[in-house]
Amino acid sequence: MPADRPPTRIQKKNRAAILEAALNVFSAQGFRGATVDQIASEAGLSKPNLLYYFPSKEAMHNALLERLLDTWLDPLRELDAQGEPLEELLGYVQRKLQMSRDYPRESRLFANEILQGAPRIHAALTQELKALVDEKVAVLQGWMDQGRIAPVHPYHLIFSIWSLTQHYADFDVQVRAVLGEKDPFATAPDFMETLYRRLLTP
Amino acid sequence: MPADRPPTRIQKKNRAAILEAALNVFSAQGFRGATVDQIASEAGLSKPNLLYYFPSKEAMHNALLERLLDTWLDPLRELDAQGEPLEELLGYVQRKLQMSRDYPRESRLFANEILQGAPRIHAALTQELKALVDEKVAVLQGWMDQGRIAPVHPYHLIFSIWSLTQHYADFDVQVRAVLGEKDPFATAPDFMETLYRRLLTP
DNA sequence: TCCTGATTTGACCAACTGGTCAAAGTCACG
DNA sequence: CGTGACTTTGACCAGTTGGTCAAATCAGGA
Repeated sequence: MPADRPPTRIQKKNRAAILEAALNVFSAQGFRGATVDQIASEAGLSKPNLLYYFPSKEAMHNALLERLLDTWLDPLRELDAQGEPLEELLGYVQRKLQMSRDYPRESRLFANEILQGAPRIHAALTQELKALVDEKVAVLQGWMDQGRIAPVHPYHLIFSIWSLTQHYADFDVQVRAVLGEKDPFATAPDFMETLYRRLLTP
Repeated sequence: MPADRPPTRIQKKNRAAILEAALNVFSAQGFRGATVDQIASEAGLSKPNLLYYFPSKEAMHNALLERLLDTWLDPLRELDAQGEPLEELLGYVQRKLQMSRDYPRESRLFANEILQGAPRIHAALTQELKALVDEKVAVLQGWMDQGRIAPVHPYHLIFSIWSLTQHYADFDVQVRAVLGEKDPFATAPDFMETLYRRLLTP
């Protein structure tokens, strides 16, 4: 484990390579299913070398989760209380859908963690996540009270956006099995737009 | 491994206990995360005793998945081409939501399997599942063509029902972290009804 | 070029895990 | 109540896995 002086060029490169490989393996196999050897070979390093950069398998996992949570909440943070309500919401939906398309591994890593009961990020869920959602729900409720979007249960509205969009990353295999050759992401944005427009237009 | 004559009283009891325990453990930890010892102690039996009834850990998992897929598709099978379109669809949504409430372990077992790329049930997805969905999509398309429900992409419509309803089982921890004390299932049915009524009313 | 700290690795270990097996115990029925 | 089939288990094994360590190698500034 290198000293705590500024990271060297090699440290930066290897740490990044390890996290990249770890993301591949953890998102595909889950925490217990992943082995340090797998991650090592995926990263092109030896196992002891990995453990020189991260003190344990769990440390790699934690590093990924930590980085993830922020990224994951960004699209919601961008929801602007000053904007046009319906457009803001539709924008949020599309941003979230894009994340499923562009970062499916991150989505699956997160899904794996939640499925197992979120042992490592439960605190973050009840604190940062809940706080952010509560804040944005207040905005939504305001819009509904003003009649600018149709009234619906605001928490379930947000859950619905999460589940619908993440479904295309997390259940990718199933979606593709049913759809055959067709690309889900070609038609999904349009469906989402229709759905939320009809649901929320006052 | 008992002979293939009709199962004895003890066999029935123990096999059921094992599958029940295995469902608990697999759904909470995933296949790789679960250990035979865990399942054994949960079932109140010794490990060699488990392996007397099932030849391997994988056999227990397979037995669960096999039983699951049928149950899982039942709500969709019940969708009746002769019924009143909107009511049929709303009924399907509510049945699926009830399954998430009443069988969260099964939902998580399924989610785990799909997340890992469905290694064990991929064939079933592209065959039975796809066939059933294709059939029901034809029914939906018919209703849309007749103007009896609003036109939307029928496959995405079905995906949306799956993801929305299963979300409450698979992401239970997250939902409860955000909602606090409140019971998600108290308000979810009403939200779903509103959503699909607005989406599908012509 | 030399030196010091950073990096890499082969060999190894202890714990865990899925699975085996022979022997012991139990059940049900003639 | 005896007997053959069914059930249970303690002891064990081999493969895997996370992690350690001392020794070897490398990078770059003086």
